[in-house]
Amino acid sequence: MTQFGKGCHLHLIDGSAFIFRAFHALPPLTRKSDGMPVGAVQGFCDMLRRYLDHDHGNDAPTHIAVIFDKGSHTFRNDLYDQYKANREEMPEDLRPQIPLTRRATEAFNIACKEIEGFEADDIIATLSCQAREAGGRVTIVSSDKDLMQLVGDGVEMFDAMKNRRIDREGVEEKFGVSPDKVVDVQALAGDSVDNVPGAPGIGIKTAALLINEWGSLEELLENAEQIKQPKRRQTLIEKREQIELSKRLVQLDCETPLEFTLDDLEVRDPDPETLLGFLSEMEFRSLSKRVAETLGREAPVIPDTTPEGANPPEDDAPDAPPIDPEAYEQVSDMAALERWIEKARDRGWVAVDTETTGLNEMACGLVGISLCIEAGEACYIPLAHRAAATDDLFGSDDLAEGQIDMDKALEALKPLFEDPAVMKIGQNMKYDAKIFARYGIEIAPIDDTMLMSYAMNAGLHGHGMDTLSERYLSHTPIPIKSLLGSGKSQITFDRVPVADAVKYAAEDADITLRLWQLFKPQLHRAHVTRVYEGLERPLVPVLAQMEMAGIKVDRDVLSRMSGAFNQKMAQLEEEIHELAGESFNVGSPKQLGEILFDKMGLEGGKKGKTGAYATGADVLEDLATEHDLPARVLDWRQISKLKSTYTDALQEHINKETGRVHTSYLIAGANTGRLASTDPNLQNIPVRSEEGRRIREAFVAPEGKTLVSLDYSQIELRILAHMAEIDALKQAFRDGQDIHAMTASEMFNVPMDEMTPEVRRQAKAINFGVIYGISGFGLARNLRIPRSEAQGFIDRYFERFPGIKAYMDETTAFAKEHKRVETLFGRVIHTPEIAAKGPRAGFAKRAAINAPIQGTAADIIRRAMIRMPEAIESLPATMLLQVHDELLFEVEAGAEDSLIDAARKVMEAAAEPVVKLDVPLVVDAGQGANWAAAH
DNA sequence: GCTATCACG
DNA sequence: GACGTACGTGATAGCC
Repeated sequence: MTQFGKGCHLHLIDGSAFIFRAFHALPPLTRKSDGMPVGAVQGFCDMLRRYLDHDHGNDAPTHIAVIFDKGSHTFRNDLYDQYKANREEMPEDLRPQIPLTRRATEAFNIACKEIEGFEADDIIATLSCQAREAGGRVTIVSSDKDLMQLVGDGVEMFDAMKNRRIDREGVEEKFGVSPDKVVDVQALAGDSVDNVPGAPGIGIKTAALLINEWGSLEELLENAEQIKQPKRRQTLIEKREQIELSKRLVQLDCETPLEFTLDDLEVRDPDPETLLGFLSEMEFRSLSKRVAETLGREAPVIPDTTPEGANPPEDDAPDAPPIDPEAYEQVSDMAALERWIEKARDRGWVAVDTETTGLNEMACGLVGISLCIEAGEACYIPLAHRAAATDDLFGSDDLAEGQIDMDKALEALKPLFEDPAVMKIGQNMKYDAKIFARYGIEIAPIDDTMLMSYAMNAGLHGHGMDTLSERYLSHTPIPIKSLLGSGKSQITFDRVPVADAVKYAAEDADITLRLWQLFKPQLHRAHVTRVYEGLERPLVPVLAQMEMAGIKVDRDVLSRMSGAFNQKMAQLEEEIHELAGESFNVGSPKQLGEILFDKMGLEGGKKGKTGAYATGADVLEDLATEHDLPARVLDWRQISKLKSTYTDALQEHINKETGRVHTSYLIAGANTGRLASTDPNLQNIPVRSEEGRRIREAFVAPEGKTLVSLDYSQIELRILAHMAEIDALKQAFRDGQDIHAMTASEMFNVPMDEMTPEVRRQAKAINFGVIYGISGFGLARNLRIPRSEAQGFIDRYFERFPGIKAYMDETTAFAKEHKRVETLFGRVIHTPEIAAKGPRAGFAKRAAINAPIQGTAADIIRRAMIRMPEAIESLPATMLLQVHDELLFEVEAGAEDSLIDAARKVMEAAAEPVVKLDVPLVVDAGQGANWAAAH
């Protein structure tokens, strides 16, 4: 044992910097056997190995340690609550890897040090000071400029990336002052990364100039009055306090209380068994081979070897026992629950599923929770099952035996569900997250097998658990109907006998875990990791919040409208019956068809495949020019629709407790990446007709608040202009021109100032037609013109904008070759039907043309929504609804303009930085007491 | 449970 | 030469 002193050389590795560099520099990697993300761990180990093997010459370490941060709150947060406040959240795939890097360090037999509530930098500073005082030398392995103040008197830094030592000269090069003056410069210049304010308008260059002129920050501030430049003088005088605070923030603490000494850090050889054991547990094949070579050992055999670089097999299913519902455990006491929680913590992940009394997360009760950690080993924790009925039909209100008290169970589970180091895996996690939120648990981090499937398989099949289980695990889960029954005699889950519930519920968690282990490594290979992690998963908490917020709906407004509609319908019905000469059900297309075409003998009756006459709006509109009856039916239908679907149904959806309507968004509902809204659908509230639009008056802001709506202007056409690279369109958007008028002008050679509304209308129809995969027939029907004329328009359009034709051809060719198309953000939409013959081919082709455009627009608003909570954090505003290209907010009166500024900024910049669009994104805003006024 | 119809982007 | 079409959704009513 060597006493640390002269001749000793301490190397201090900045562990966090190593991890982040490893995480960001390397592609995501998951452990093959179970899907655990381990890319950063591998990178970390490799960097450690390379550092130890590196020939350090005269600078070889006699003592070494890896220093980590611990805890997010330090004394600097007490000095300044905004310190490091702009730090991005740690990526969710990185969190579970942090404890593994600690284990890796220990496996290399290197001292691994951290102290709760202290930054690694302060520990490094303290150790450096101690080592220097003892007469030894120090190498700090980091390129972090915050550590540069420590350089000098035997302390140097080493940039492992550039393989370069940083000494006094290196620091002076960077800061323009000697190391002991670095904090003074930093105090003035501030640091945007750590959110240190500094002096506004003064950067490193100016700061160095000032410090060198006055000798120190204190001298400078004392003599600030004498500064010649007025702006600079004013800043230094006015911001003095802020500058002094900044100095305290950047000054490292050499007095950190340590529970170890320098002697504890002496270099030790690794124990080959431990190190190789760890590496093979992580399944790092090439790394363990390399390390084994250095150690002169046999490389450990890692089962299920896939040669690196070779194509992995199609089937990734880890060897797992068959699914056996009899094998699941019922958790009936706290001791058993604690065991499961402990196991989940050890493992770093757990599949979770909740059972409830209904499907409405806002109004149902929690009945039980199932967990699964290893395939085949799952449990169910019954919490609110009712005791079996003894005599009556309605069952008992008493709780069944053998259940843990719900509050106690949730109290025990909360730390696990909120533990950043434990991944919570679910199928449709938004549902479970909303349930837990009602019980005060913010579940995170999460993975969602439904969303993984959606990212990889959109267009191929659905993403419900039953579909996925049958498709990927060849297993049909126990149908919920077998427990609940169906129809009138259907019971709620709390009435299901606990023993049956265990099998069903635990099986769901088991299946979810197995799907996760299968999907996780596939994401990267399918090149959709970024889509999943950036566009699907982060939307879960955002949508959960929006759905829970709901929107206030005025029942009286709806009720009055329903009454008025009722009267109007009765009146129309009477007129229709009179015109028909008999009484019939106006709402029955079959009966209506017979009246119109058989009894009245009108022309143009066409029977569809079911043998019934078509009576759609387009048919009736044609007939309406000659007869009153079809015109009245059209009126009747419009009102009937508004009443049944909106003014009546919406009232049923007003939540008793909140007085608001809470929709539910399907993240994986639409193939293109769009959301879908259900129960109720708030994405199709009428707006186009005057009468329909009045329904929006029932969507209101509460007293003292305002509804604010922001919507993207022409987003799909802008995306088309960018993707198809149409210069004329791009320029028109940049110039803020009327795009439909401009199209008309180009096509029909009409000068812009002579444009008629009719010509513009036709050009608009063509522009939209292009987005949908235009056809002569479709355009003809839409514009009600002969097909030949429509085809003429299209021909002229393609002649004028050959790029559009080229884009459409290229997209179809791509789809044919790859059986998929992609958005600008890498979202994949599969198009298996593209190879079909017959009419289906036409459908598939148009869908393939539309999907990248619609999907890119969907990606953009998703990005905006994901960034929105942080952007409006400081405002008294809530995001309530999304309607494809519109976001609706509720905001306290007075803050409307601040909200519009903040939200517009996020929306207009939502494509960046991944995609730089050639056209600007423009967002229009409106506000008012109700949705009609805000739109 | 399927089909027709119609509300939205 | 015929096929039969605008893209993406969800809710409701009628009907079998």
